[in-house]
Amino acid sequence: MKNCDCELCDLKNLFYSRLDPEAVLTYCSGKVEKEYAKGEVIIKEGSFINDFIYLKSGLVKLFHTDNQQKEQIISIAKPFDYVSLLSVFSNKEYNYSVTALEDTVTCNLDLQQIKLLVMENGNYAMGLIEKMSAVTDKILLETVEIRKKHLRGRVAHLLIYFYEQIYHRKEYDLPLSRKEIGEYIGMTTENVIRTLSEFRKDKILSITGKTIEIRDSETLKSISSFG
Amino acid sequence: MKNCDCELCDLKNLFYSRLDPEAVLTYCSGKVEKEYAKGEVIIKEGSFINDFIYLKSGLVKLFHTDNQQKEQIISIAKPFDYVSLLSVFSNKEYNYSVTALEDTVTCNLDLQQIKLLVMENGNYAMGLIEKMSAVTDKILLETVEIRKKHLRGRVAHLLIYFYEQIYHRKEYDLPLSRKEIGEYIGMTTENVIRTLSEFRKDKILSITGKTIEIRDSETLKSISSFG
DNA sequence: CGCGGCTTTGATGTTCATCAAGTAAAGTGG
DNA sequence: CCACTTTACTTGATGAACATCAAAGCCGCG
Repeated sequence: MKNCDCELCDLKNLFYSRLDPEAVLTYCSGKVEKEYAKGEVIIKEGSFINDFIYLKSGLVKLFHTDNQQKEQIISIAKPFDYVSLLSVFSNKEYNYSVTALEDTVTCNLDLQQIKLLVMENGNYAMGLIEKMSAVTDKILLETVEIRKKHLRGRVAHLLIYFYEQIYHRKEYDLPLSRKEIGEYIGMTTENVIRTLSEFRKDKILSITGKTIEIRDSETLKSISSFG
Repeated sequence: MKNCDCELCDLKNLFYSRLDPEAVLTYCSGKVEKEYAKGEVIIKEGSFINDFIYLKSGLVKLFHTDNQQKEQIISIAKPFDYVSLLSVFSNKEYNYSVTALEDTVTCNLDLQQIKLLVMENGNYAMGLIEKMSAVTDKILLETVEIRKKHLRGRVAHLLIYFYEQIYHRKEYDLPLSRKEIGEYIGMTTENVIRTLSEFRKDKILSITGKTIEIRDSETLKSISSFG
C-alpha cells in the first residue's frame, strides 16, 4: 500500500482527463494503490462501500454468492474495463464480490471525495457517467451473448474472448479454473471439462493443465457464433 | 404528443428534485410527452440516440435482437424503474429495442440538454449517477437470479415478480405472451406453456388465456426459491 | 507422506428443445 | 359480417443436451 504517482499512472486519462492539473494534484493526494496476489479477495460481498476502486493492472472476476453458497460470475474485468461502478452510487454495501484472477493492482480513492468531485466538476461527472454507461452496456451485451449459446458455443466464446480481448495470443494460461468457467457460463464443471476435451480431440485446442493453445481459431470462432 | 406539465408530473422528483424551481421551468420547456399503445415500438435497436426518455406510466420490455432475428428480453421496466440510462451516454445508437407491454406514456427530453445539465449542476449529475447505478444493479441481480434456476423456478419467479412488484394482486393479466416469457427467461415457448399447465394441474394457478390467478402463492414462492 | 482440492472420464438419468399436429383466438380483406 | 389468413396457444412423442453420481488420477502443500 503506497501513494500513487498520478503523473505516471496509465489510468490518469480515464478519470482525470477532464480535470485541470492542479485539481488532479489535489484529488490524487487521497489515492492509495493496493496490490493483490492471484486469488486474493479485493471486495467481499456485503461489506460496506467506502472506496472507489479501479483496476490499474491485472484481471479480476465479479461474482455473486447465493444462499446455497454457489458462486455465479457476473463479469470478468481487465484494466479500463471495470471498476466499482455498479453498486457504489446506489448502495451502502456491495452485492457482489471481486477477487483477483491474476496479480492485480488497484487504485483506491475515497468515495466521498469522488462524490464531491462529481458535484463540483461537471466535466468529471460527465466522464464518469459515460464510463458507467459503457461498462454496463458491455456486461449486459456479454450476458445476452452467452445466454443464447449452447455449451460448446459458450466455452468457445470464452476461449476466443481470452485470446482476442485479454492475452492477444493463441497460447495462454487460463485464469479461471474449470469450476469457475462453469460458474461464469452457467454449466457444471464436468461439462466444461468434457467440452474442452472434445475440442482437444477435434484438434481445435492443445491443453496442458491450465495452458491453452488455440490451434484452429476459425473453427473455434464458428462454434462460438453458431453453437 | 404534447408539452408536459412538469408541476404535475409524478416523476418530477426523480430527476428534478435536485434543481431549484426556476431551473425546472427552463429545462421543462424542452420536454415532450408521448403515448404508446400496447405493442407499439418506443425505441428501435440501431436507431440514433437523440432523446433522453423515461417512463411516466405503463410497462415496457427491453430486448436485444440477434443476427437470427431471435429476440432476447433483457429487462422489464415499470415507471421509476428505468429508462434510457444504459447506452445513452456511451453510444450513438441503441443496441436494444424497447416496446410497450401496456399502454405507456413517456417523457422525452433532449439528450444534449441533459448533458448540459449534468455539466452545470453537480446535484443533478449525482442524482443521475445514483439512478443509473440502481437500475444497473437491479437488472444484473435479476439476471443472475434467473440464470441459476431451472425452468419451473424461472416461471414461478416471473409470476411472483408480476404479483409483488407490478400488479400487487394475485389475479392479473400477463403482459407477456408465452413466447415473450420464453425470451425473457431463456426457454422455449412450448416449455413455458407446459410449465404453466403443470402449475394449473397442481392447483397453484388458475389460467384463463392471459389471465393468471395465483391460488397457492406459498408453494409458488418455494418453487421460485428452490427450483 | 497424506490430505484436500482440482481435474478427468464414464455411466446414468433428468431436463429441456425440437418436431409434429391440432385448437383457439385475433387480425384482414371482400 | 364472414371467410380467410395468420398468429398464439396447447399437447404429445422423441431425442439431444446437460446434470448428477461415482471413481480414479493428479498436484500442491502442510
